[in-house]
Amino acid sequence: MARLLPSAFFERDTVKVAPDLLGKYLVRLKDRERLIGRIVEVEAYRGSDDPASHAFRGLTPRNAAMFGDPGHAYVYFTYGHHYCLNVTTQKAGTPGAVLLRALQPVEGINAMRRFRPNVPDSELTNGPGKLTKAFAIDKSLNEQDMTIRGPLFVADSEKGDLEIWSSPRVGIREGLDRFWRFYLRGNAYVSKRGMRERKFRD
DNA sequence: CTCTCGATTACCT
DNA sequence: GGTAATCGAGAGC
Repeated sequence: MARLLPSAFFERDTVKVAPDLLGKYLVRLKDRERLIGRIVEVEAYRGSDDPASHAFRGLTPRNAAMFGDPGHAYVYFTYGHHYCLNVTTQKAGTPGAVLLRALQPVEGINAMRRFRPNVPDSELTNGPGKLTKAFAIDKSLNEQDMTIRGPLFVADSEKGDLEIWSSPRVGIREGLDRFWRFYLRGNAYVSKRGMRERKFRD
């Protein structure tokens, strides 16, 4: 299998890491099954300069992972229903995380169907709360090191030309002037097409 | 302790 | 298009 992304990949500016994660692979090992999804949509969240970030007002028990080592999982529960998965960025002490908003199923789709019964394949992983359900990710994986071959990690991809677009982040009220959502435009698993989208790079 | 509201989703009209 | 579901983190007193 492809090599892991090292800690140094994540120990950079969150807004740089986020688009670089597009096309990479999220790998989940659970009960002898392997689930793999290609990352097609992400958002960057920083710290005291980012009013939309959980870390904006400093360290709390919930957001502690954002202040920890880079390349670890930050999993939180929201709306009384859903878990969201982030990968942490920046060196310990500097908060940052990239929210994984959508994946393209690559391997283990039967397991994903089992974890998310009665939904069409096109909707298994096209949203942050959907992909955690399809990949059996909950708070027990919070702070998991995703740079080692454990239950949850990120694998590199071959270099390829990706058409990356950006837009304001989804579901927030502040920070809408920042184009910190990044996605592979045209990919069928992107959660929604952004209004005000801009081409980011090829 | 109490209150508000959310980095969402599914289902309704 | 609209909104109920459902819980806990975080803020304020």
